[in-house]
Amino acid sequence: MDVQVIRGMYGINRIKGEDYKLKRKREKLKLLDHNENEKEKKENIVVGNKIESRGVDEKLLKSPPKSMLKTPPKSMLKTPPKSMLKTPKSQGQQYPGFMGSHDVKPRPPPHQTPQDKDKNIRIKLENNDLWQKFHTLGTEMIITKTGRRMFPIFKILLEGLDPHAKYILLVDLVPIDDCRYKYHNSEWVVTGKAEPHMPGRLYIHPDSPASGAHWMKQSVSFHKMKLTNNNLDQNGHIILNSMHKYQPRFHVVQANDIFTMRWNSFNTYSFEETSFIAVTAYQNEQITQLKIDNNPFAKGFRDNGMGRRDRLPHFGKRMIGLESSITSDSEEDKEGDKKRVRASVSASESSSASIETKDKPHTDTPTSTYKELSRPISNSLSALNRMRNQTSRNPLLPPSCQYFPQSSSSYFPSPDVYYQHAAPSGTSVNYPTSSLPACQLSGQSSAVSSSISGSFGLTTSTALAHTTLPPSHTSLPSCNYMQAGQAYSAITPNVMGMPGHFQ
Amino acid sequence: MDVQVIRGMYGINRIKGEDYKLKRKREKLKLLDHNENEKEKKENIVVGNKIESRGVDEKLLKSPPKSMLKTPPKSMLKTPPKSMLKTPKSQGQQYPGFMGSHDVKPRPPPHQTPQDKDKNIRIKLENNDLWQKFHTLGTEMIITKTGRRMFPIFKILLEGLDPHAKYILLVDLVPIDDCRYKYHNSEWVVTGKAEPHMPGRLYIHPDSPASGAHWMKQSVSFHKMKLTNNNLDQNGHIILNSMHKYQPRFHVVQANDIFTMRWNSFNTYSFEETSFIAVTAYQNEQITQLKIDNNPFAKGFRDNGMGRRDRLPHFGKRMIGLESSITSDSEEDKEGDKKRVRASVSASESSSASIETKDKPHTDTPTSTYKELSRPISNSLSALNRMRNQTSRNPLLPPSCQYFPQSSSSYFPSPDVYYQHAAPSGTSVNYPTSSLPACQLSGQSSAVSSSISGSFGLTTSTALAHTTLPPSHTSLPSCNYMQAGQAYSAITPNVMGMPGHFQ
DNA sequence: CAGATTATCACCTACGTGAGAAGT
DNA sequence: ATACTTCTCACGTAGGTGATAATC
Repeated sequence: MDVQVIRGMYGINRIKGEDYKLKRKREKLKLLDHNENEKEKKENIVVGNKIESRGVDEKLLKSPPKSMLKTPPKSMLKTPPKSMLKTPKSQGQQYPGFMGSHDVKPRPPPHQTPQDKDKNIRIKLENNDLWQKFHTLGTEMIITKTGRRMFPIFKILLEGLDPHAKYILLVDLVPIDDCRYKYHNSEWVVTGKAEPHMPGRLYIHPDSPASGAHWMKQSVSFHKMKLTNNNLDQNGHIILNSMHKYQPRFHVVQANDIFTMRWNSFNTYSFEETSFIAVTAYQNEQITQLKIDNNPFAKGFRDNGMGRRDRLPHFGKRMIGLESSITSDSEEDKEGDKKRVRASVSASESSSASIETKDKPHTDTPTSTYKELSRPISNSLSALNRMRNQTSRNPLLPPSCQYFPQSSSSYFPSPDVYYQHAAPSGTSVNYPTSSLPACQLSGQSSAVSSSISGSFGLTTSTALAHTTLPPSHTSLPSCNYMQAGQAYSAITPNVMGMPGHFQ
Repeated sequence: MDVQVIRGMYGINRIKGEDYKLKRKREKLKLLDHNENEKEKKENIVVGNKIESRGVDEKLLKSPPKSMLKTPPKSMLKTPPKSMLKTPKSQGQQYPGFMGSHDVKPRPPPHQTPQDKDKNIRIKLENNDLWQKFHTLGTEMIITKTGRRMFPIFKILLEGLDPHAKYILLVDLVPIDDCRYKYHNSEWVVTGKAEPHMPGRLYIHPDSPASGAHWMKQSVSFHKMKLTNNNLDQNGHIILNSMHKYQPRFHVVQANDIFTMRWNSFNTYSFEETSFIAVTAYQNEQITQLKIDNNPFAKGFRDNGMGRRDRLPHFGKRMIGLESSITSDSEEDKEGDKKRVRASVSASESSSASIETKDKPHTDTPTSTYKELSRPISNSLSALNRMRNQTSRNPLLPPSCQYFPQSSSSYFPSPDVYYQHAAPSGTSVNYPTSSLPACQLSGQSSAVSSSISGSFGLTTSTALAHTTLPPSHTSLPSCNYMQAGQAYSAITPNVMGMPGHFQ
């Protein structure tokens, strides 16, 4: 029946503009009041290798995938947020006592294993409520040849670092399974075995290395990271395959610079709600709408309430000559169409600042603009092995890929450490590095130098506050602490960022 | 007679818009063909403590000040550039063999003194031809409460660094004399003694510390530095007094980080043509026009040839209620006024890249856009004493200030080192630090950490090429090598950039 | 044909710039 | 009235965003 209504999204070329727009508009009305429920926040806190998930309904996290994706979008979007919240909390700050408070006593992590690299580190996904919204629908991330940023932005709150020690913070993306997907009849289905994963580049936060005090001062934002589908990318962006699922991982390494960084001292974490499918065009319209509603750069696509006529139609200029007049003549259409809103746009929010790079907005939903600079570090590194992930990790995407268990041995040649909070680093966990492509460092564009933040030896006011936490539930991790063990091998410079490669 | 035509510039409030515009337009026609003479470049190269000035007419540098500022602008602008050029050179690159060439043998600097901190360092002001144009007219720099960038941009080419050592690069601004000026009858005249100079902040290049290879890879741009007249500035901008003259100084310090930076190992240079008067509004219209013609951000004020009507008049919204309708109604004025030029704007130039911060254009005249990131470093440092400058240093601004010699003792408590290429660092050069305000570190906005560029140990292709140079002329220095001696005292952190000071 | 990718566009954010009006 | 200083604005640059049409 409605199987034919929108066959994937590629009906675009046939189901033309207006129909599609109306459809999205209808759905948007439903989405809107959902988006208003912004203030109730879940909190997922990690202490050492422990995972603390607060306010998330356990059942929801474990079971919903298939059913949620199959149910018509509208019916399901109205309920989950409220019901998911066990602890309303209603604190002004997401994580009270986390940033800048002095008076909360440290509490020893409830579960320590000798393998922990740094058991005192506690992290939190800053904007996890927004991530959760996307995750519920099945997050998609656009990848382009020139590189596209992620949205929502990957932002981490850190605690428990040594304020005076220096750390390097990085993110990489690992395949979730070994399947290729397609979006069929409004759901993601497996279509085959995955393409080979390109050498997994690392995105090193531009401030790295910086002191623990620096990293804990405010959340650490990775908004400048870009994803590309260009296997030959020379800009240091992270290379992904379209229609494949990925999981961002966050690494904390205490090191004074890249060369002294020891791969076996990685503290690695991941958040389920940040998993996504890489796409070259959005498939799920609800995802599109969620992006439009929350990404400030996409404001131009929001219906601002009323009276505002839609944005001009435009015509790709690829038509080879005839009728190109439409493009060049369409200028007079824009009369007083500008500056309609202006005032009400970017005010009101000035709470959580984030460590990174002045420049661009990098705001998720309600996030303040703040000031900071960043530096380039596209550079050489290497030979990092990916770790194996268990199947069906993302509870909200169907674990329908059958390829992983059988065929993944060459990609995931080692015992699972995923969902395992501390892998015995000195024991049997072993990641042969020979057959794996070297991991390249991913930095922005053309920089050559690494960036090292001086620690200044300042005792900042951000004094390692620890709040008391509920006992951990290893069964419902939103954040996973992963131990790299010997997964990462020698450091070998690669050609990325060498002089002359970029201009 | 024409004394009254434009009394300074503050006739603006009386000699209203149109008259002023017409006047500027007339002058612009004269200025235009002057601006076309872009390709003939002078070269000022510094080797160790030696200054090499090529292609600059000696007389012109020594004498012109008063007379040039008094002559009507038009008559003088057409001649100087051509006549100043002794060595047309006409090389594609400003400094052949400087960037990225391997085959030029190092030549020992012709004059070495034991006091040299690093006699191998050679620097060059990249865009000195543009600076010279401004300097000829008497450069003005706008300062505002929120901070304003400099234009032209201070850009330095470096040579002779140890590729593997780390260096910190900084800029500060020192008062040229102890006078306050005003612009009267189209010339700058002294009106009194200078205001006290605020604690002289340092602008540390965001890439600092970085390897010598990094700094030599391309020119080092300080375009992000901002000037302010707000004595209470909390953003780390450099604080200046309006209507006072300043001289930028460039410092190279070999150090792994800010704390190991030794103040007595500064290699300090300055270029006469970069001196300027700080103003809150432009006084000399020729300066205004030169800025408009060369600063890409001011393109909106250029006459693009023909047919284009002037930009809309606008009305400051400070009027307290009545008639504010003009502002909000003026939207329909803008019809098809957009995207007139579009294509011809930013193409064509892709020669000299510059080390700094992707983000914004930071192009002077013909400079390529390039890619690089930067990082924030507003931070603490301090207790740096300014060095004394000789009077009447800027040959193109009248040395009419009488205050300097008598009253400057507290500001310039030490023997001159300016115009002196190497001060005897271990000898009698002594800069008492007690009575002087601490020098604060100037960084962009809110950052807390210092930034350290890893050296990577890479031997880059920028292999310290030295070209053969004519013998130095200490009598006509465009660049001055300054030895700090013991001018810089202990490093004491200040409050700038401490957590909580900025949000 | 259907699926997937790409180039181009209008429209944003962010911010640098001098003009002009208003404040001091 | 004069000599500045400050605020707001139109108009640039640079670049992120999804829509769309064309292409692969």
